[in-house]
Amino acid sequence: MQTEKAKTKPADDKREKLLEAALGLFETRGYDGVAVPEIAAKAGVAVGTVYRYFETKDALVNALYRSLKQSYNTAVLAPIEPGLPTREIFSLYWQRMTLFARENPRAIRFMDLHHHGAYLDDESRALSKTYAKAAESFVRDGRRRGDIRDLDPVMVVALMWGAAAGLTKFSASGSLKFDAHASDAMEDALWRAIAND
Amino acid sequence: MQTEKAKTKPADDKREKLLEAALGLFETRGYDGVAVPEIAAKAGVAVGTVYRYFETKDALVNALYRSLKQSYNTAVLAPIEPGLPTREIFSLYWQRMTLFARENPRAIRFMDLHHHGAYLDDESRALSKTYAKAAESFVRDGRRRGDIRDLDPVMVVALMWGAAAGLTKFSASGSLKFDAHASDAMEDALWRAIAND
DNA sequence: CAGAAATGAATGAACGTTCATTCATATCGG
DNA sequence: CCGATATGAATGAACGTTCATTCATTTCTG
Repeated sequence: MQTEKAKTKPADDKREKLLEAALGLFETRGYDGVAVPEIAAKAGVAVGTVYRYFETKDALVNALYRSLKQSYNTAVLAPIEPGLPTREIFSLYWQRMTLFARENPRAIRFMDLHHHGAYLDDESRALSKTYAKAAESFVRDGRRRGDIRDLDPVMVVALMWGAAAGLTKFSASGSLKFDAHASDAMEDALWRAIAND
Repeated sequence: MQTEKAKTKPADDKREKLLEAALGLFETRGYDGVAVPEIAAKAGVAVGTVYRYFETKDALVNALYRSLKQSYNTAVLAPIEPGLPTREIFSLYWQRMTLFARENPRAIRFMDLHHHGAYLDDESRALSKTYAKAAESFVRDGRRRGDIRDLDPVMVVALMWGAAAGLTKFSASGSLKFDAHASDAMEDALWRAIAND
């Protein structure tokens, strides 16, 4: 039904334009700080059109959250060649995280700001669980092999997400350049933080 | 005029009750997610009373932000005995941060959520600057002495605040116990992340 | 020209803010 | 001491505005 052919099918895809506009607004001001008519204006459509594509404002944020979290999960949790050493698996995960963060800083800020919103539905929340589970199993495996120190997996997730989100936010405020070099320097620091020896 | 004698002077200090109620509400739902009448209700006063103590809703958040950030700065940036080795200065700062975070988790979440709010005035923002300056000078000194690796001070701040805020948030969601042991484990990890050798 | 898509004025609920009114307490005159 | 008077903290109904949402109408499209 959706995205069947690429031939100017849905005119100019207002749904996509609405999600894009919503991201640009929600990312800095949050769900309650943005009015629906403003989203419509930024997307270049009338207010009523918003409700042709989304049942409610809640449905719109959830669709946006799901879309971004889905992309993020797909990018970061892509299959990893079996048998790789822990250090290289770590590097791969971190590279994927920061590549995504540098290409989609607004997505990172939006997710960081809305992770705990009461308007998120069960399906949106489920995507966060998927990510947490994957992260925890990486830490558990690394510990089993003796490569990672005796740390609570949740602490490692807190450290890594905090670092990536922090770099993204400080980069947005201009006090830091979040380039490949910064990413590598942080990878080095983070690995020292969690590695044995 | 205020706090002259301890004799039931300001009745039950409604200003304090309003700030306390506002913290409990803003901390999870953010500035735009909370209505003034709701704050009044939680504080046990009438709506109009809010405006006897604060000119606007904006003034209320700013007063709250200033009060919390002030407490935080005072606790963390207290004078440090001169001549202490970098490792011990680091430990002291981290201990102060996590002690404050564990005693005032709502303050941490509130600050983390409102740091970049457009409603914050210059005086509120100035308090963030004070903190950033202190953190940067610690990193610079440590680097000069050769104890800290060649890292952007902003990256160290991102790492440390991210870790403390992350622990606070995951602790609130029940997936982690933010006790003295967790704090010590994280201190160890963070020091490995930034230390030379 | 028929059906789908898009529009934006209209709607009622909820928002931040105001202010006429109340009333417990303080001050005073005798 | 006591009744009269003055005070200002506290109240909550009411105000204008803005919000999310609806829907009668117009504009596209095949």
